[in-house]
Amino acid sequence: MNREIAIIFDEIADLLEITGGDRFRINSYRRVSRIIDELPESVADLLEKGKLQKIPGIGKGTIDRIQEYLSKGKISTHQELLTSVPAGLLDLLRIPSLGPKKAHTLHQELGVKDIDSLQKAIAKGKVEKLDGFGKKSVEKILEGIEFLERSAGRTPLGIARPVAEILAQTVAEFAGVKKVEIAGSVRRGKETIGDLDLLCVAADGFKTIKTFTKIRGVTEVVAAGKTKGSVVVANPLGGEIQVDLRVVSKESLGAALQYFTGSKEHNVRLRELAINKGWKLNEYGLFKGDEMIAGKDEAGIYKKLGLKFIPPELREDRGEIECKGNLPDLIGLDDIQGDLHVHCTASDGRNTVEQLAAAAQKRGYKYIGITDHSKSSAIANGLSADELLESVENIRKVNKKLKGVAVLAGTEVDILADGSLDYPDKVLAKLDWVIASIHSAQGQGRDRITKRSIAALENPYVHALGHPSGRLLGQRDAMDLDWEKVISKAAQTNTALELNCSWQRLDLNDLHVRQAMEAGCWIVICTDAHDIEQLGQIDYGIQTARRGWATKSRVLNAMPITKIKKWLSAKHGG
DNA sequence: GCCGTTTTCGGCCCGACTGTTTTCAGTCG
Repeated sequence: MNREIAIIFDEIADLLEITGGDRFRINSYRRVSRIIDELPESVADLLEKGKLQKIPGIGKGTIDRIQEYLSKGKISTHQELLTSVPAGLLDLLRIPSLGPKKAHTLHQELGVKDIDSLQKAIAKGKVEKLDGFGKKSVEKILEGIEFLERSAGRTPLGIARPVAEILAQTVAEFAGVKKVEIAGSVRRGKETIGDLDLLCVAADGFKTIKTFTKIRGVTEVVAAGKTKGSVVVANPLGGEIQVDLRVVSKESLGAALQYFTGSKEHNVRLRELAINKGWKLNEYGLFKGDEMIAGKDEAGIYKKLGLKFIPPELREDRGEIECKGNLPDLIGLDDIQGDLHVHCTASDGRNTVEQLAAAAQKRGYKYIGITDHSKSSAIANGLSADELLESVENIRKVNKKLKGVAVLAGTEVDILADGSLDYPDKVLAKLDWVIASIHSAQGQGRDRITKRSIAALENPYVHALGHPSGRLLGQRDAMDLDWEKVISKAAQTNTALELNCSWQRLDLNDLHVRQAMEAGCWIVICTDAHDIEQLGQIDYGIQTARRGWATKSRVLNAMPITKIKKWLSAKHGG
């Protein structure tokens, strides 16, 4: 429901832009849309509890509109706007180079009502004759439509970050380039990425940008000036991705990095703080009149504005500024002591227990949990109870031979469609570590899905709920869970919620991690690795955890082995 | 539309690049 309302508010903003509405009113609708989209609970519940009214950015007008939606299923402001602007015109805004003003002109002058009719008008040569349009802009629009068709939308972090790293390396090798930084949503560790933002220090901006537009893989040059260039490159997943490069001076690197890391919303808040002090913040620095008072490094800017350094993962305008430096002590990669969700050759993994243990040790881990699939996951070569016990025996044998790293014998047991587990309790009781996950009947309604998850949490032998939402980014939606119930049950039963680090999953997501933290839940950050390479995906999960304000003290696998063992046996009263 | 130790009105972030403008509007981030 929240998503539907968020979309309507965003559409109202789009429609107001097209009809030339007040830009501050438009911003206000956009802000409300984002706030609603990120709420952990349904707006209806929050409204009833009187919590919605207290959120900054939500005013009386918004409350009225939400109440209207809840009672009538629609919002009159939205409906009225749609009588003057056809809904198809909103699609035009997705075309790069085409914004609300041009969309409005196309609609007014030529009766364009969607992308299809726009293409027809262009073919007839009508568009380039319009005031404010010309040959070039029509060309750009056509390229934009093509780009829209070719690009695969947002790119998962697991694809975007490696691409950004390769490009950063390429730019670093340009003549005259001193330093390169990856900024934007990759630096913030967002689960999907719109475009890549790179930034470099170089003496000759024009030359650097020129070289940038000629690197391998560029399919289109969007813009190329003396400090800024934008190109489109092929995306290894199919589709394409836009890459922006900005050239800055050494003195402004901190300000530029801060600015280009975003998020936009976070930056707006920072600039407001600067204005309140009578200063100005831009990508070149923090200025008191003409005097630059910070900007060489990021920390200096935050300090001058009266804040502690805010880690990039928190820069989303989700309360990180209001809390005035009272930020959580975020979990970091170095805090992780072991990976507790790993598959070996016994089910569908590609490495043996020995190989996995050695790889874990090489990463500096003190333990690793082998968690193969249970028999219902036939496609993943799930183990029967007997096969599991055989595998456990092998793990115990390997464990005895190892020094400095412990291997826990575990399972990733299926939560079946009726809520029961795929192994009986007496089998689970023989294991060190039990993750329970849903792999089937994910389309069940909210009530049944929630009950299944809760039944697993209530089982005394289950230590963690695996990839709780079941989503696969860009492929499969999250299951329809009542998160409030699941999270409070996890807290109550002292069962951990997994943050699965596979970049296709990142499940829990950042918002659910935050909700889990607020409820006092444990989380466990694991890769679900099927080979030793994938152990490296832990980094994506760490960033997601940080985005969810996760602290070391609530992350199970940040504990040393002795404490973990105590925690595990306490779970079922042992 | 939202907000307020500049509080119920009058503000609301900042700059680069492009094309069609002959001084700037539109788009984008």
